[in-house]
Amino acid sequence: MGHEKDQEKEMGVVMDTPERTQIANPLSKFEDSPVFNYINSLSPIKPVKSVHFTQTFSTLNFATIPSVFTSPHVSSLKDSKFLKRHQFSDSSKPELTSDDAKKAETSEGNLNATQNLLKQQTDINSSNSITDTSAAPSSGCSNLESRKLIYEPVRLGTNTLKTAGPSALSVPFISNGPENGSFRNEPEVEGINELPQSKEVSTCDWDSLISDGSELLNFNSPTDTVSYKAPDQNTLHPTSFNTLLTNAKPQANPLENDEGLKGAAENYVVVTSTSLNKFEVGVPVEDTDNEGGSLNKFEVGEPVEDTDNEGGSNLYRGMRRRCLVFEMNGSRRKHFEDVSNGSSANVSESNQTVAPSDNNLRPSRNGNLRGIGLHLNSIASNLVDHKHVKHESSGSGRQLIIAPSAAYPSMGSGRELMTTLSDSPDVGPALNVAEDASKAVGFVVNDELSQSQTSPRKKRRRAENVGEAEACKRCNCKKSKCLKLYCECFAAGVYCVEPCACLECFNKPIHEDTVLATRKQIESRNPLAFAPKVIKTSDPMQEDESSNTPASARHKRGCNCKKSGCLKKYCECYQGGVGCSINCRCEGCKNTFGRKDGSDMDLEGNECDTNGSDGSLQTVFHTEAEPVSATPATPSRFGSARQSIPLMNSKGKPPRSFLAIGSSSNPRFGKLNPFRGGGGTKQLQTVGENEIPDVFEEKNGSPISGVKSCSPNSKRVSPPHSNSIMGQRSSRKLILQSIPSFPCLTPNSKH
DNA sequence: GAGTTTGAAACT
DNA sequence: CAGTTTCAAACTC
Repeated sequence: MGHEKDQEKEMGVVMDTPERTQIANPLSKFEDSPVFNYINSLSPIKPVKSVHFTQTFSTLNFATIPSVFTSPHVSSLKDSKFLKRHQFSDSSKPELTSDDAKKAETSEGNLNATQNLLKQQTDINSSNSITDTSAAPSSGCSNLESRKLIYEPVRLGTNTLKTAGPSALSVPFISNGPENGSFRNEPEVEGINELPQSKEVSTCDWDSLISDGSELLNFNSPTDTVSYKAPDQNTLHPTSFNTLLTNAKPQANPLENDEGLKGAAENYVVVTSTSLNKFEVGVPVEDTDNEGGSLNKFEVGEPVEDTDNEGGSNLYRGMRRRCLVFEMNGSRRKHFEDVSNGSSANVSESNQTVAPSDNNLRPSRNGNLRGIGLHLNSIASNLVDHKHVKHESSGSGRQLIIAPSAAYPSMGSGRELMTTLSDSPDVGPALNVAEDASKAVGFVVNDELSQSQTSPRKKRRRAENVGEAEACKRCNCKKSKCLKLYCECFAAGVYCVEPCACLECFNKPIHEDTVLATRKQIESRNPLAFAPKVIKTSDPMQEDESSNTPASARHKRGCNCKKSGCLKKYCECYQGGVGCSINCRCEGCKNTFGRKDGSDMDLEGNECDTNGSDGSLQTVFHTEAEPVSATPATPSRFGSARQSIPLMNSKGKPPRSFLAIGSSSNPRFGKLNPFRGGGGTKQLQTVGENEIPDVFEEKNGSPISGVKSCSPNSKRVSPPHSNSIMGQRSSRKLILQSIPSFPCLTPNSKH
């Protein structure tokens, strides 16, 4: 028992959450229970485990946890997820010893999370009549998948254990059955069962589980679960699932309904497979704060309790999702790095990595969103630039997108998100509208930028190297005062920030009036001056020629390259990852994305992949581009089409532009952005009524449409799978839009 | 890191 | 609209 107390102490101290302590107690009870003893007898490691477990747990996770609670829960989860993912990929360590307890917690958390998720999803689905299953579910699916991967790693991470298999959760249970795994599982189950008895919280969870079990089941069965499961099934092993069920049953206390347990187990399984449910539900929020994201375990357990307690108001959930998403992004970065580095990364490592990143991202705590935003942007850019990363990013992207999408699909959802965001300290003030949200994103971006302390060029290069950094890129204007289109920041409709190396910069909130005036002036000359340069055509029309490639997208005005052969970033077409078009006046065009003459497509695998694989990206771009696209000089091809989005790829900066465009909402920027006020409308009008309306309509015609900006992230966001789902698209768009706007808000503005 | 190249943006 | 200049990014060394 002494060790139990120790655990509790650790839990309590680190976590500060009563919940954890409660959980700890149940664990101790488990230990006392005959089953526990039996297990101990079976397993070589016994009492020590519990202690050890708590330690790792507390140490890694707890540090972060407290912050998490304070801040929106969402973020933490995300981080953990990311970590988990990486870890998962790493999957180097399977340590069972500490895992057992964790597993138990996780299982509980999963159940609760699943319930919450189910509720949320159901709510979302119901609320979002428009997006319906397509949007929410799809998003959910993607999230689930990614999360799922993460989820397991998380547990492992917390425990320091790493399951090699993707289906880690299920695997451990099954494989370990007799040994540690089984041991853990049983104790967990028992503990869970007992918990309700002993503790209110636990009981609540179980009750909710039981009562919700139907919901969960329903949820699963319905569109969401089914669709999700399919992809995830690979990871999940039916066998493992069964084992879980079987384990759960015997273990389940008579007090609690076996069915409830089964349901929970099923749910749990499903969740793991889908991963979304849990993560989305609650864990994320708190975790966001967690720097380390090591909380995996906590996430699991906490979320459950939290979710139960909360009752899972949709709004709250929505917040969590968002937060998670954002954080996930951040974690993602690190994860990417970690992954690239090698699977060896331990949970602790992942945590560490995550934490720093978060910190960096957020100078001020407010910035949960910031961190996220940055991540997203960076991610998107990364994706574009780094194809190899795509999958992961896409996965994360999905997650990111998904959460928002789910919320956004309907206006109501979108608003909820907004509200949730507002709830978050960081976002709070900025958000009134979707635009605000977008602004918040901008902040994030700015923060990242600010983070980079090196000279702009260095930063750039870093960013390029990293991928994320690119998003952070800023201008280096010397003479333009950042009030001309030469300035990337200004052109993107965003204020310059610290990372910028510009001189005599007027592109600051302080000079808002000047900026706005200048923008107006420029717009008067060219209404599309601030519109995305690359327009994408989703329409079949163009697809004829370039269907396979980015060719679907074209530069609004076309390039005028003479010497670069349209093979370097000097060429805006190439930079934008699109083929040259009739509009181009280039000489000796060799654009790999598509030549002016129409031979476009020699697409390099990369680019093509980008575009093609990025279907999601495209969608995102559409959103962004749409506003612009309307005008696009693009030839007939584009006519109907929605614009393509300016690809982030080229520079990684593109996100800015998107942001700027979409970001108009930003108070600062809003003014800046022509888009925003009259200007904003102007662009919209100019851009093409067609596209914009379509987009909005797709979105359900939700007012959200107001937000336009696309985030580079969006690419990631859109999961490959999601492509099939149209509904998601709309939601994505919304999400993306919101993201871009944030940058504008960023106080980080340089100078 | 400095210098060069390049092409868009701005100007005439 | 065309030509020139200015500018800053992209690129090279």
